[in-house]
Amino acid sequence: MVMHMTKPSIDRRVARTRATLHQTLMSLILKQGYEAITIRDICDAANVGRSTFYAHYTSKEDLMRSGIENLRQVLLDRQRDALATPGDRSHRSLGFSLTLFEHARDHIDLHRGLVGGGTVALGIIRQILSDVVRDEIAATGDKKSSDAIPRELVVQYVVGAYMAVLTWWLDRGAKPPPTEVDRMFRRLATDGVLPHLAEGGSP
Amino acid sequence: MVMHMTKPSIDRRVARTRATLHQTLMSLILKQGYEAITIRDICDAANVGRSTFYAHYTSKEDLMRSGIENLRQVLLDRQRDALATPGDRSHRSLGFSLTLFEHARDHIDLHRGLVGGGTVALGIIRQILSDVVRDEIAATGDKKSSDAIPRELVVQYVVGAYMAVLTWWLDRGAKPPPTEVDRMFRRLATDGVLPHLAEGGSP
DNA sequence: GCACAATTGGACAAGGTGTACGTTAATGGG
DNA sequence: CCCATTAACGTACACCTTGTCCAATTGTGC
Repeated sequence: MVMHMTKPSIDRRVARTRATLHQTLMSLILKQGYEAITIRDICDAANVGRSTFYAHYTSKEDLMRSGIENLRQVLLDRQRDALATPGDRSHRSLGFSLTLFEHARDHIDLHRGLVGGGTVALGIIRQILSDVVRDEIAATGDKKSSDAIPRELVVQYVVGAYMAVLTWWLDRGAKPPPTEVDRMFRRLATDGVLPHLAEGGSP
Repeated sequence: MVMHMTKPSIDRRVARTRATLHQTLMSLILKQGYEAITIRDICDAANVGRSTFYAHYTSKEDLMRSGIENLRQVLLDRQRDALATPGDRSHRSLGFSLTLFEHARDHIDLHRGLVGGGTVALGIIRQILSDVVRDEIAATGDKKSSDAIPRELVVQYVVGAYMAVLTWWLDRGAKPPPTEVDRMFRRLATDGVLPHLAEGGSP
């Protein structure tokens, strides 16, 4: 109801400060790694008073968290749009995959910073992805786990595998186009890994 | 059985100190989480002088690293034994899975500490697991990736998925027996996740 | 233009880090 | 059993980061 809460004409200074801090954090992560960064480093590199930092965030983790929360909205919106569109992508299982790869391609530096963003970032991203996948599973089919595999285990399995593929892709400069790496991930997830391990097929 | 190579009469004091530090680190991880631990905390809890700590390790990460390297040997030995035995486990794809689940069951606190051991521990474990899986893939079959999926991507996919399942299992107290969670992981990996998403099978 | 909010820079205490060194105590070879 | 060796101790030190406070300055929005 009260839409005026988040944006009742935000002071340009705070917007500028926060944006600068986010950008600086990401670039510093790429330069020296997340753990090695101090709040001093961020403020120095961003030309922002240290007092100002504490006026906006309580810690390095808080800054990182805030940056990721922005991302969450973007992803949820994109997924909502994709689900609303009766196109080919909506009713495809693992539909989140291509959407995410495309978003990563459009913001490579951001995503590279995120996957290198230490325990905090990876934990939050895992959380966000888990929510997305859980929703998608619930929407795609209401069949309960056929045998005895808990649904949450399937979610964690998919998320873990996906984040590994995403990291692999980003670490190699995101060379293959999103459509291709998406196809590879989907194949591994749906057909299983056996065809890519041994010729034998099913023993 | 007494490997005289690596231990040409190690002073009992250093053995005791190092073991105590490792144990203390693990217990502290379970209590307050890896990131929140200071070297002071470790020394106080272990009743070890802070100077002594620096006589053995250079940092918290160094201590963690050293503990994991011990684990690497244990795992490699176990895998070597498993491969040498012509039993049912050796020529099964993803054969590392059950071995690891069993080892985790036998050292639950250790493994819980490791998966909660921050970026350092997770990175090293991922490295170790990648090596194991890579070797296993190379040994299981020498078929090159059928279509266009790089072998290293398959490795990362499997490792990411496995670590997610292992974490899920440990976080729930490792209730299901290793054989069962191993069966679930193998099913997801070989049959794919589709049977557990929707009834439709292949669209 | 003016009131107000944001930013700044400095100062401060508290606490962690690494290193150095003299002292104490345990170890293991002779 | 004794003693040289070596580890462990603890204290002290300089350095850095953190988080908080405040007065002064600068930029915004109305």
